[in-house]
Amino acid sequence: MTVSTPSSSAKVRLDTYLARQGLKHTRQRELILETFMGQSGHLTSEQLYREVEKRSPVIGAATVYRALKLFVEAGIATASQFRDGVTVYETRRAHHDHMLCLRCDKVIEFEDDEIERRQERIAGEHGFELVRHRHDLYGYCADCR
Amino acid sequence: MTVSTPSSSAKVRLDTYLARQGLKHTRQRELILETFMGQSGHLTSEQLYREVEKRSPVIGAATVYRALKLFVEAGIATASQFRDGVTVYETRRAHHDHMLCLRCDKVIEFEDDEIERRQERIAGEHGFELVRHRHDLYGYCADCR
DNA sequence: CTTGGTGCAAATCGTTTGCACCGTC
DNA sequence: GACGGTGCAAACGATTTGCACCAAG
Repeated sequence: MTVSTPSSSAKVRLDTYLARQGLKHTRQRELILETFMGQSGHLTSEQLYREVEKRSPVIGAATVYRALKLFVEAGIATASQFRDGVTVYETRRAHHDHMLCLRCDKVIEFEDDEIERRQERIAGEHGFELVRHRHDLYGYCADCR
Repeated sequence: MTVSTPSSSAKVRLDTYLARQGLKHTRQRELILETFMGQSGHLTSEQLYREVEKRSPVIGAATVYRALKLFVEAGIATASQFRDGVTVYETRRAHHDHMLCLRCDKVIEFEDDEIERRQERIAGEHGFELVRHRHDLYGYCADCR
């Protein structure tokens, strides 16, 4: 899915996706997207809902949940589940992986080209077409160990 | 936590852990552990519950959930959340990572020493003490692409 | 004016918890 | 005996869904 047009902004990308799929552009989706892009870093569905609520109290939680799923389909966001049943979303702009402190829940981001490359290679060796991945390291951060 | 005694079997390891923590050895825990070790590969809490139920219908789901958490603490099992709110457990014997097919949900295991090594190094560079990790590749398997 | 979107509340679903009773240590 | 474990059912919390109404194409 999702043909990536590197230079297109999230908004354009969403519009394109909506148009292609015969879906509709709505105020809610635009507002939710704006709010989402505004919040840097990782974001829980519910955190985003609270932010959106501030700007427009009429928007319901279900709409935010639905929008977030849509963003993932449109390739604007990625979803991952860190802890028990909480889905964390983040913008797809720069890919990075995470180190999570088991004690203070701090999140440190990292990226490593060599790992990325090896992933591709391993996938290829198994005839697997790699779409996305998650790579989380759990342990204790410098402050907590 | 959990001092690893490589040669000890899961049962011994559990007993040791229970003894150290002043917890009790019960029939249920033993049966659940046996069933768990019997099932190779990945296992949902609920799948395990169903298996256990076959052998001993009186055991409740809560007991299985509680046992599984205990196994993780004891270092016998590892937990990860693949899809929405479903926790998947697996025996800790051999570490490996996963490729998950987005279409047929197939799980292919892989391991790569170089990636393991780089992880350690990256963690170290950030003063992070690595305890465990998860590395999942999502995409389409050879049969589904 | 047709079809998808929204808001609300009710429904799900996996998992957790409170409690009375039972089994280890 | 004392204290942890178990089973059951009720409680939970994040997410989903049914439905009547609204709005974009």
